[in-house]
Amino acid sequence: MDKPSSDPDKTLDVGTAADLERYPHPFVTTDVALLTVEGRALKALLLKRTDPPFEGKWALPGGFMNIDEAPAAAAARILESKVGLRGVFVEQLATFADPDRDPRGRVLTIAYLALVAPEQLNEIALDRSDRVLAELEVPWSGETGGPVDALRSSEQTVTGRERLPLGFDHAEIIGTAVKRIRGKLDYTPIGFQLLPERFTLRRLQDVHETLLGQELNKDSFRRRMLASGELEHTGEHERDVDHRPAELYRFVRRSAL
Amino acid sequence: MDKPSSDPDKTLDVGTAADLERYPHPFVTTDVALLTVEGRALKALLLKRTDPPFEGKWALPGGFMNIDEAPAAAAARILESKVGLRGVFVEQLATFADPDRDPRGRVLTIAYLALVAPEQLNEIALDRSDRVLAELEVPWSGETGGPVDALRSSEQTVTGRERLPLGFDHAEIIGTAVKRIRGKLDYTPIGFQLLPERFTLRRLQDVHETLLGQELNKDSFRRRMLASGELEHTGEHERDVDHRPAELYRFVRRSAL
DNA sequence: TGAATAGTGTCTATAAGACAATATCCC
DNA sequence: GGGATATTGTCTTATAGACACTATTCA
Repeated sequence: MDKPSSDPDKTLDVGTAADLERYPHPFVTTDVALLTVEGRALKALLLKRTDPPFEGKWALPGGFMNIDEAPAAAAARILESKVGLRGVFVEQLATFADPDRDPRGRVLTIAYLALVAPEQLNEIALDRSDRVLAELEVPWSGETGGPVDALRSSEQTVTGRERLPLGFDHAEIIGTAVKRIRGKLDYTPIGFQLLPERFTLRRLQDVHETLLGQELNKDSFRRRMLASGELEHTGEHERDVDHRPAELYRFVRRSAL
Repeated sequence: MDKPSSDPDKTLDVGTAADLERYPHPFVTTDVALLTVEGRALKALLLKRTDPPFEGKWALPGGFMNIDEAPAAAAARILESKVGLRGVFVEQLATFADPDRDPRGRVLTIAYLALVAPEQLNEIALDRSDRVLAELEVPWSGETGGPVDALRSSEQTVTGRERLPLGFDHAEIIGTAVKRIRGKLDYTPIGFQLLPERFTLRRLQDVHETLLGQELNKDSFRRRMLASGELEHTGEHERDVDHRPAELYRFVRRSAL
């Protein structure tokens, strides 16, 4: 018998590495949905594909996972080699493994969610033609879920903006990332991953509102944040604003849940 | 060049199926954390392994994903062939891919969370020596996370119960499942997946309390559930209880979030 | 001084917790 | 009737939303 039986009840009867090799098995990549919030826009970093498949389309930074590499390490490696970022927040999002998602064959991807403050992103080159910080258009509210659209950010927001075609199932992956971050926002101080070390309450609220896609009550947002024990006064204030400067806060680790 | 370069920047330069085959790639399995709540105990279905690796230890129902099969379909297939269950709630949990998690080689698993009412589980044979509905002991509170212990359920809960040794990283997978379901419980009517079609409010609260590992205020739980619009009166009441019988309710799909 | 936003204080509305009173079953 | 739990109603407390008022900066 050259090939193993496909009897479902037998699929675990594999005790040795030699047994394993008889099974055809998928290829595994890692894709990173790197999100940021800039002004009032939710954005994702996209790279232009220079090779098949989906040549010329836009895609998340990604690549094949090495055979001796943990997937989180692969995500960090890809983020550093393709984007030039390290030390940012990264967590596993979901695995996308539709049999037809890659025309080359069976390639599944372990998708990761990464968050970064726009200030940190400005340190990497964004003026290259093969790299774009795309604005996301989320066509659903709350945590409904579904694919999102990527638009080229532009100064003249009046006219219709260019829609960037996405390769693979990356529109769905980014949509899952948005859904995930919306869900975490309710019970986790995840917003500070999108901010510099010191920030104003107004900016924190902007981040929350942009991520959630809805306005929040200013008074209760302030009270809730200050009462959470997650924020720490710095005593410093913002500068060069044409109004009363707001105090800068810093996130602190909570002692207990 | 027989093997492809492992230069990270080159890992996406694979345009054809032939290119792909040059890369060593992991094997992919699916494991299903099938949870239920019985009485005041959170339980998971475990199977005794009859072959290496981890022969004799206990593990989640799982198996290799077929090359042309979506992972959710693999999870459903495994649930039916190994446990005899179909039509239960199943959702993707996370992918566990530590390079050393399987002594046979690089085998990653796409783990799924499945929920079922204990009544439905009673229809399958649980008196087999290679199958057990293990009680879970969660050594952390809230959504801290971490591995959990599996104990053999027994009538005499007074004495120390037998701890079931788990193979692979399945203690961690089950822990992730518990963490996930605790998180969902706050904003999703997930509890009804662990109940028969009709149930009393007391039983619903028991499910919530068992999953969360903490007691809940009865009054506000009732009010919250009834105000959520997720419950529907049936007009019927429970029978054969030695106290005033409670009304039976039914879950309804919410019209909007 | 005026525009703009920060920050404080207070009132009201809503939700959560506590608890008393009554209802309904089995024994 | 007694025991047990369901169900309803009311009171108290905590939190969220609304809004008025003061504070501080720059132009």
